[in-house]
Amino acid sequence: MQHAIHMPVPSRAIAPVLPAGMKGTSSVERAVPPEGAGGPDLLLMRVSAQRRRVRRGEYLYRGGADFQALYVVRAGAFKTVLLTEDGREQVTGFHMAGEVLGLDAIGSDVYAGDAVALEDSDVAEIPFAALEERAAREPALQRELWRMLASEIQRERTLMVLLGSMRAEERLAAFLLNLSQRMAARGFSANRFVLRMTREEIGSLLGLKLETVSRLLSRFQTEGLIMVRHREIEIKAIQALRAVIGRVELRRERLPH
Amino acid sequence: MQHAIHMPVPSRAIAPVLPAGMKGTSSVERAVPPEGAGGPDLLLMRVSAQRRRVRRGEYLYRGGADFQALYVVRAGAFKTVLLTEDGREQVTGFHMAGEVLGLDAIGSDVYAGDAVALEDSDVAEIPFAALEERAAREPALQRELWRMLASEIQRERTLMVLLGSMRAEERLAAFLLNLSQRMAARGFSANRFVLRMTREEIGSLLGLKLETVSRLLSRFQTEGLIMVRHREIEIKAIQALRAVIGRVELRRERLPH
DNA sequence: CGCTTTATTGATCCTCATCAAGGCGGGTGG
DNA sequence: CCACCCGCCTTGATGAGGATCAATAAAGCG
Repeated sequence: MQHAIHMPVPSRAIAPVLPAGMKGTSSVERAVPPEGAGGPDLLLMRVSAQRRRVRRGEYLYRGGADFQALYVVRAGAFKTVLLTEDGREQVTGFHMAGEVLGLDAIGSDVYAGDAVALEDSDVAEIPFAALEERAAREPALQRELWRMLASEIQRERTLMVLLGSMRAEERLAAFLLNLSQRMAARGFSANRFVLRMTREEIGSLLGLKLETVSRLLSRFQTEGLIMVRHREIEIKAIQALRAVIGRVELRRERLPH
Repeated sequence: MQHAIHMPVPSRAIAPVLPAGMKGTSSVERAVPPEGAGGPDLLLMRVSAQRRRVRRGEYLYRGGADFQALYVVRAGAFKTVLLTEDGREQVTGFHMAGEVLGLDAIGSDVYAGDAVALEDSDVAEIPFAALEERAAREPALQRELWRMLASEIQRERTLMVLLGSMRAEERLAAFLLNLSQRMAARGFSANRFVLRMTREEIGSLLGLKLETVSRLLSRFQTEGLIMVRHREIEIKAIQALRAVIGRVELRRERLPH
């Protein structure tokens, strides 16, 4: 195969559009991941990347639009949303500073869904044509791209199992732990962080209603697992939180028996 | 990117293993898709393919095993199962005659989960190394491979939305309609077919318990949507079955108060 | 044929959705 | 600057949709 994703045909630009009922705010003063924090950005950034600002509520890209670029979130946060024919919509992920967006176009020539900024954000736009060209000459970049693709698919599968086999409290615990782990991977605190999304958006990701999310957060707090005030979360007892779930990670290797 | 999936390193063969409590049977007399029926097999088959028989309950491949080959189901049926750390297991799909197996290794060098024969089956094994080599010279094959990959990802996403936003009756209706459509695409009847899997396996795919699946099938029958006798299904009112999906949203506008 | 697996159906329980009523906070306009 | 408004969150009450438990029936398999 020549390319892992698709040969992008440069055509129309994707204009950010404000969805009805949402207004952008002004200041962008989000924390930026510390230097040297892990992540794919280092390799990716070596390809010419253009900076782009997306304000709260604006689309970074829309489902069905030509796949032209990957994006590294430099500051802020996004959600990706899948749209169905019958008007159903489902959040498929949240993407924080340091993470990559656009991989949902894998295997297609268009983005699978919308990417919407949860707050005023800042991304590096990496034209895929250039990336692909460069990757052809640099095995390390090639491998990195491939690794990212794999983990995106892995992420979706984990979500599938979560939705298919976990109870509400397990889902939320898994969500919090996942967020914590990702924050840590980006150099932020694993124990204290701010939710960038609403309860409803969390619910959409987890297949729950917003009231259920709210109630469970309250319950986790009274049980001493977390502290929650509005969108600020502090994890107080990570082991207990883990114990809420019967682990969710997908098994990579199997025991011979 | 050089290959869309991974450079397979020919190493250990994947031995079929009988899971505890299941025993293989003998006869293979499944229907074979009629000549000329749609499907990727035609292109794929041009690569040297070896025939392999897998008996009911046996593994075609196991999760974590080296990705070495794709498989086209020639006769019979399979389920693919994802396994988690804590022993949770979830069916991720059913695969009938004419369909391709092994694509779950996308983005990785190992299969994501187990592929288990639901009945005595027959597959064409297509070593990926050879396939990849040939695809490099044949753009048509290249495109076909890519298309298959894309639809596999699409399939998983659809399942995600189903699990995240549909109610039990909608899930089952969607499942039956999907099966019907796939049977038709393979040249079988869209209205009458045989379920190759248990109620429990259907439930696992849909995030439901087996009793719920059974009850809903019974209800669909009394409502005249289908006829069901054991594993034989006849769809009696496909439009009504389609209408089951999304019934909830309509209900919303019903009661002004 | 006997045994095991699978399916149906009923009764009951419980999780989570739904409906409803404030409360908090941030942003905005007077 | 204050009052108001609107989006977001919390919390309660209620009930429905599925899960669970249980008993039986029917098939499939050896």
